[in-house]
Amino acid sequence: MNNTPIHTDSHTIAELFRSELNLFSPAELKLVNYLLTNYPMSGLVSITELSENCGVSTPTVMRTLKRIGFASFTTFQKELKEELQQTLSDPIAKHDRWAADAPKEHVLNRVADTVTTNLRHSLNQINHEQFDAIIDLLANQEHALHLLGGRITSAFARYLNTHLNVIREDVHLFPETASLWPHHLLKIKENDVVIMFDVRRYEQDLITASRLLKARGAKIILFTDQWLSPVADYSEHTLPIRIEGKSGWDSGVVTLFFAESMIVALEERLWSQTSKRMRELEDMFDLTERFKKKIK
Amino acid sequence: MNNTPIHTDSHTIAELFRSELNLFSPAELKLVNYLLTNYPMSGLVSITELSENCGVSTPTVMRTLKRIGFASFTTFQKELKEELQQTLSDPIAKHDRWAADAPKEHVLNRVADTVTTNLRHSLNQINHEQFDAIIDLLANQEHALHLLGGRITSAFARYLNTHLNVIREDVHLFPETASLWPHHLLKIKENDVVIMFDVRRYEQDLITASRLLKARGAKIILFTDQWLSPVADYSEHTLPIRIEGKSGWDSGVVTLFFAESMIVALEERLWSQTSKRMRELEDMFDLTERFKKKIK
DNA sequence: TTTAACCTGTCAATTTTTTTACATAAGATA
DNA sequence: TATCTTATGTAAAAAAATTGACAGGTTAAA
Repeated sequence: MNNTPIHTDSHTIAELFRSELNLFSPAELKLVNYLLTNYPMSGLVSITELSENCGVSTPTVMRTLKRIGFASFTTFQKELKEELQQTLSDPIAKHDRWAADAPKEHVLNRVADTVTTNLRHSLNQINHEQFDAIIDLLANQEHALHLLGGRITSAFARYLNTHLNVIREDVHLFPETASLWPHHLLKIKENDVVIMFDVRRYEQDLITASRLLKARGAKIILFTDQWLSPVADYSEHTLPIRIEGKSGWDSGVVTLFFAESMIVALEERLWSQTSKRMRELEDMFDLTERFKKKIK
Repeated sequence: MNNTPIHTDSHTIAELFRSELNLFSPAELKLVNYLLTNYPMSGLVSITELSENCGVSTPTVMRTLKRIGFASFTTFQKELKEELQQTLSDPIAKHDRWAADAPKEHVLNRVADTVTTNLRHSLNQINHEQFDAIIDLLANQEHALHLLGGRITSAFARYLNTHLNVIREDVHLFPETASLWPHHLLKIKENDVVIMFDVRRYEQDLITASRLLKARGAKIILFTDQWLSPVADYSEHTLPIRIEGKSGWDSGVVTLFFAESMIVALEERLWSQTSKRMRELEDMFDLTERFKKKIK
């Protein structure tokens, strides 16, 4: 069926074995056959177990692997794992390119790749029940809601603030400058909820604030990265979001994704109330003529 | 064909960890978090390597696994391998949903769907050569760069401002309130570049500002939605971004995606200069001790 | 402040795995 | 047949991994 190999070298370890089948002696063939039929899991056990599984001695396994180019059993297994890693993180469903007219290496394609990978990882890491519990907290309007972010993440706090203010009452954004935070802290009562953003590098002011918040009995919902901000020690709920870009930069897109998911979830939960607030807001805007009139 | 679930309790090991997150102490959380982030490959190395990878001791790994019900590290690894075996023999089911442990209708899965659809559409609509031309404009530091957004999108202007200020000089954010914009307009010279955000509902203030900007000879780069803001009439480059959420809400995630792609592209273009600025910034932060020291 | 409980790491004992050295057997060649 | 080569296993040494005992440190409670 497949008559032309695309690459002569550098393919899977399985192919390497298959292409050199005539190299092996009978006992070695027994091993290779076993490896190939239960590929790749068969190679992930100890050399002892592997040799038992296919009825040869451990030195035979060693010799076979050396013959085909691996320095030791250990290096063989390591390469096998890397290959498996590849397979797992590069599922077939993945789109070849996102921006079809741009080359694969174009920045738009690279960033799209990174972002979707981050999204996938983050969603695998975050428990949806925990997410729902957060929405429960936010939906309870007996307690005020406050938003706080760091140097980079304060933009997200703002974004969330704008939307949450439409959805429910009693939503407050911390002031821009940290020196004003103490004043704001005074307003916070026990069981108030604070949504906080802190990604690396973790900021001293935020850590201090979180300690004070905890002391006042506020509940912190923390957006952080996979390495967990120290604020996590004081938070009620922690969302560890994968923010890593390949070449050093950190991406905020997935963070915004979760913020937005919260907005959607909360809006659905409080819809009857929200729709009323939205209508009022529309009326307000009409009066101030801040927005362009609809064309139709 | 197969209508009965094979195991009713067939939780993956990942789910087991996620469901018992409150059980763990800080060091144990570090481990669990690492395991989940690089799941499942992270668990396929020796206990020694695993402990080194996430910065805890081997006994901590043991205790964590025992606490959650595994008799030993060895049994944990064996079960993990069996699970992986399963996954490998059933590869398609994997990316049906984004958050694998949540039902398809869960808000996280719906928003993830919407966002990726929007991303795909937007990337098909936007010419990558135009994107590159925008980067050319931004890379030219003879002219100042200004940022301006609306009620909701000002958060993006802010985010972009924070990052662009690290990358190049002469980057300025418009003030918060529209009444102060005239003052800021005075500072803008011919051929200065203005990045502007305007999505529906289009704001009167922004339209006015864009007319004035054009009159002063400034070049506008416009982030807008698929229905195009009236500002597009005055802009040099327009990025029509698909922002539509299924049930009425508008998503900002893809907008941020393009903003971030700009940051990455520009950073790469100006890297020698940027890296210098970043180092200086780091030194500055060290002096002010604003950030938590690296734990090392 | 003291005490107790708990967290977490170091270190060492024990077990397992990996690797090497060597021996035996089978078959080929002279 | 004698000898050499190749194939393969046994067993022991070396390396590494797993596990348990213990102790310093930290936090919470009295």
